[in-house]
Amino acid sequence: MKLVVVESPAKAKTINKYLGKDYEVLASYGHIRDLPSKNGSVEPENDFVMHYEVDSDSAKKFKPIVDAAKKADELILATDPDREGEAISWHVLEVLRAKKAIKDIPVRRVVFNAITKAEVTRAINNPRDIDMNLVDAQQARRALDYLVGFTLSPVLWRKLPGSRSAGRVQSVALRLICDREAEIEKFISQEYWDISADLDKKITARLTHVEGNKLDKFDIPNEKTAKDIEAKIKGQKLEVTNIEEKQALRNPKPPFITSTLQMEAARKLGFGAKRTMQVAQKLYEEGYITYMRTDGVYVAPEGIQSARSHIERAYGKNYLPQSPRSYQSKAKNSQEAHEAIRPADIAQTPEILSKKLDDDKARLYDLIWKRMVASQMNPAIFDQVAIDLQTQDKYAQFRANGSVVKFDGYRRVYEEGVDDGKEEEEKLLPKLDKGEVLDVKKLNPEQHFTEPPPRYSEASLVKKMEELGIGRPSTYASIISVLQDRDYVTLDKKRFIPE
DNA sequence: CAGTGAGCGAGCTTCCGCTTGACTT
Repeated sequence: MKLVVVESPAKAKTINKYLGKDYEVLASYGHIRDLPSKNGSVEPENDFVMHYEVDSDSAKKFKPIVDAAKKADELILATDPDREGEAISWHVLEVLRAKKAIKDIPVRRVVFNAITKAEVTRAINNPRDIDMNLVDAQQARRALDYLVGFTLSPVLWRKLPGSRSAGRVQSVALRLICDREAEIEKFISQEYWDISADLDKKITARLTHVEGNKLDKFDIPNEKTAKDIEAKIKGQKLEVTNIEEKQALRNPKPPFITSTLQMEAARKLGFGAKRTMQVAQKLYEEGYITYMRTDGVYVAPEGIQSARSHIERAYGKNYLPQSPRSYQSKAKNSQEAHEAIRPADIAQTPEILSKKLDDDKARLYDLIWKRMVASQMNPAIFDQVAIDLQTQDKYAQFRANGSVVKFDGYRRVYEEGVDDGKEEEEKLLPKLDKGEVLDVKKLNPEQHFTEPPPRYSEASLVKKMEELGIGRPSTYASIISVLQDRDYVTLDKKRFIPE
C-alpha cells in the first residue's frame, strides 16, 4: 500500500477515488506542528533553532497517518504546491521519522495544481524530492512572524495600556487604516465648478474649452467665474465642429480568487469577509465549487471547456471567443497553489441549485458561477460618440458624449460591482452632422467640492493588503477580526475607523 | 460586628498560516 498525504480531507476523498485500491490517501488537516506560544520557541542566539510541538489536537488528527505509515511501502507527500505546503510535507516526514513510523521505504514529493484525474495521475508519475530551499523559506517566515509578534506585543502591553498585540501583518493593516484616517483629517475640501448645457434634441454637453484653452478641474474655482463665463455664452447657439465615432471593447474580469470573491460578495451581497468564507467553505465541502482559499486565476482545462460549451449552448456562437481566455495573477507574491474559485460543474446552473441550497449559499454560488462563465465570454462592444460644439464667437467649446452597447458580450451574464462610484449609464446621442447648429435651452453652472479619500471597507482593505503582499488568502478574514477584537478599529457603516 | 473599599501584588495576554470541527451566540 502506498500512503499519500494531502492537506484537506475533501481533497483526500476525491484523490482516493482517482488512485484506487493500491493507495491510501489521508489528510494532515493543515500544519501538524507549530511553535508553541511561549518564550524560547525560536532562539536567535543559537542559530535560530526552532522548537516545534505537535499539540494534542494535531496529534489526534495525525494518528491515522502514523498508523498507515507503519504499514505503507511507499510514502507520497502531496501537500499543496506552495511554500507552506512544502513545509507541511517536510514536517510530516520529520514527525514520522521521529516516531519511527517509517523505515526504509521510498519517500516522494508530488505536486498538482488541479484535482482532476489526469493531473493527479501525471503528478504521481513525476515525483521529486522535498525542496529544502522552499522549506527553509517557510521556516524563516515562521520564525520571523514569531519573533516580531512575541517581541513587539509585550513592549506594547507595557507602553500602551489597552493594546494587546502587534505583528507583521496586523500592524501594517492597522497602519493603513490609520494613515487613511490622517489623510482624511488633514484633507481640505476644494471648491470647483463645471458648466453644462442642455441643447435641442435632449443633448447635454459639458464645457471643455474657454478661449481655446482646455479647462482643468479647478479652472472655474468659484461662482463669480462661473457666472462670468455663463454670461458670455448666454444667447449664443452651438455649432457642431467635430464628430468622433469609435468602438470600445471591454473584456470580462478573471474568475474569482479569495480576495476578489470577498470584494464582490461585499459589494453585491453585503457579506463580510468572514461570512463569505464560511459560506464558500460549505459550498466547497459539498462539492459545488473548487477550493476557496487561493490566489491563482488559473482554471483547469476541463473547467474552461465546460464553460465554453455552456456558453455556446446557452447564448450562441457569438458569445464564444475563438480560443479560450487565460488570465495571469497580478499580485507579485502570489503562490498559485490552487486554481481559481469556480463551479465544480458548470452544468449545475444557479437556477437548478437555488432550489437545493439555502439562501446564502445560493447567492454566493450564483456570483461564482456567473463570474466563471463570463470570464470565458466575448468582450462587450460599445459604440462611443464624442461631439464637439462651439459657440458662434468661438469663445467656448462643449463636448457631448454618447455610449451605446452594441453587443453585450460577457455582460449578458455578469458585470463586476463598483465601490464608491456611480454606475456609468448608457446614453444615446441622435445623429448629427458637422456644421449643424443647435439652440442652447439652458446653461447649468454647478458647484462641487473635492471629497476626501474614503475609509477602508473590509473589501478595499483586503485588496490593498493583497497588492502590498501582506497576509494570505487563508488569513485576510482573520486579520480583520483581530483588529476589531483588540478594539483597534471599529466598523461604522461598514468602514474602518481607528480607535 | 459586618460590610466596604483602598492598596497591593500575582498572573495573564501575544505572532502568521495551513486545515476542520466542536463549541457558543
